[in-house]
Amino acid sequence: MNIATWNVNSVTVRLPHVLRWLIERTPDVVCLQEIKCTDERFPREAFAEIGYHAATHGQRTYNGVAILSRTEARDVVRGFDVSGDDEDDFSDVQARLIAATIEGVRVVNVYVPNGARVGSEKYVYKLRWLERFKTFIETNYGRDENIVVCGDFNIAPDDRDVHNPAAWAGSVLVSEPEREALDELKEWGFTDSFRLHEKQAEYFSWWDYRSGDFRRNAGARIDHVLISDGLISRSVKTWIDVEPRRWERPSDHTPVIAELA
Amino acid sequence: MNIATWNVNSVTVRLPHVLRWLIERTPDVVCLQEIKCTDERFPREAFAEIGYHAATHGQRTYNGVAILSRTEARDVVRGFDVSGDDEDDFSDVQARLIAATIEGVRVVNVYVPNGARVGSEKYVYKLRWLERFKTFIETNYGRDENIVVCGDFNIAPDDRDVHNPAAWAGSVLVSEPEREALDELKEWGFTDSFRLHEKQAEYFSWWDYRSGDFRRNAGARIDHVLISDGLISRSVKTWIDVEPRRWERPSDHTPVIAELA
DNA sequence: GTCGGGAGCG
DNA sequence: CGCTCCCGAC
Repeated sequence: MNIATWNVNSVTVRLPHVLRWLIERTPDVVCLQEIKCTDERFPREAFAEIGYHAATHGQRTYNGVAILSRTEARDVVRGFDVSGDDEDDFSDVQARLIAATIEGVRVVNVYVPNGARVGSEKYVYKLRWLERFKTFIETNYGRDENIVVCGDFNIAPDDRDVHNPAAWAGSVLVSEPEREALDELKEWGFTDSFRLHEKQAEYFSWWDYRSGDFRRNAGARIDHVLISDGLISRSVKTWIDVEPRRWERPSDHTPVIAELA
Repeated sequence: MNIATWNVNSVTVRLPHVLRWLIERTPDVVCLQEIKCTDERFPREAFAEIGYHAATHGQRTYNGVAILSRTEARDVVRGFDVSGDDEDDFSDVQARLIAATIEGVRVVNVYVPNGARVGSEKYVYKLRWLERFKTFIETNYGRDENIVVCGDFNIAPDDRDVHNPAAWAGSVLVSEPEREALDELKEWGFTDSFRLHEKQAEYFSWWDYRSGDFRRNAGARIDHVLISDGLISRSVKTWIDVEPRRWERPSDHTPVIAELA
């Protein structure tokens, strides 16, 4: 079972890329982020034509997540359960989370807030969101379940995961509080499936559009597939498919694929 | 000598179309309207590579005219001579006129104001602009000169030149004051070179993007090549090349080509 | 319907 | 840099 994650930066604009890639790689599940469209405008027919179901949680202009799957997703959950929240506003104004069960695996697809600059209001929101997400996991799942949490985390786990750690030091994507939040999530019971198989530095899943960052390979590894303990033995490999980033008018992210036996 | 006119609705967006068309038709001169870019941003290198010089009079966002030519244009004039104007503001805030001499022919390229709705402020400006243009011709040229005035006039000369004259009656593009203004220009000493050779109705150079007007051939002939008396005997034919309007992401106008022996 | 531009986001 | 929306123009 192959599960992929891809921040497509508009599913409308990237539709030809996503279709082409699905046909070439035939993953079983693909988690999309930044679809940037409402559920009504999601191009589900195009995906249906090549054999993919779609469960979507979109909004206009910003964010939006979706799960594509060869077999239909069950028990789809969109966003946090707002009823339990008190002051904190994690309602569906920002569509950043969708979860569903596919072939016995609970797939949780997240688009973690970017955080803008360290110390900014958006940064604080990012940390609060990660905290709220940990609570979501704790309250909804058990450690014995087969869970895959994947998506755009906007966090580079350690210094191997950014092109120039010295230049990035302390800034958003690598700051200690963000990395700690990710670590806490892992401590609950998740493993970065990419790092199970690859210890080397300089593997990236995102390159800023600006100043030729892709050409210079000035990227970061911020898209992850985390797997629960029960899936570790099934993890064959997790790899980053750089190809789509080379295509015409690409997303700034490229897919990450986790292969589970 | 072939002289063409084409409202391209953004030379930036239409560049591939214009290049393709120049290579296919090899006109000697092309007058472009609505280039919608400043002179600095005009893609002159792309035209130079296929053997065309460019004289431009652009502005950002709106309007903008240019003359492409195989041999270099001489005595380029941009806009009306403002110094002579009193109250009337026909300064270069709206780039609608460029003139130059090519191979002994004075080529005057105009983008006449659209006029919005009859009676509107923009309609009044259109009529004033046409009046000012007649003065420009009178004061700058002699009837013995070889002059070609071409461009987007936003005027359909008579009822043969609109798809549904009854529906259009009295509205902008066909209203009597506009047609009269065009007639007065002709009376100074110009002939509609298209009508020298073709008397039939339903030849159009523009079709609104909306409501499938092109598919229904619901267009108008508002792009013209007017020639001075001395050129009448050299006029072989003037024809409308509908092809580019069929291409992907076309301009709403298509080129008109005047062939001069 | 198809543009360019500006704002907001990343 | 690129994507979305809103705006005005035509």
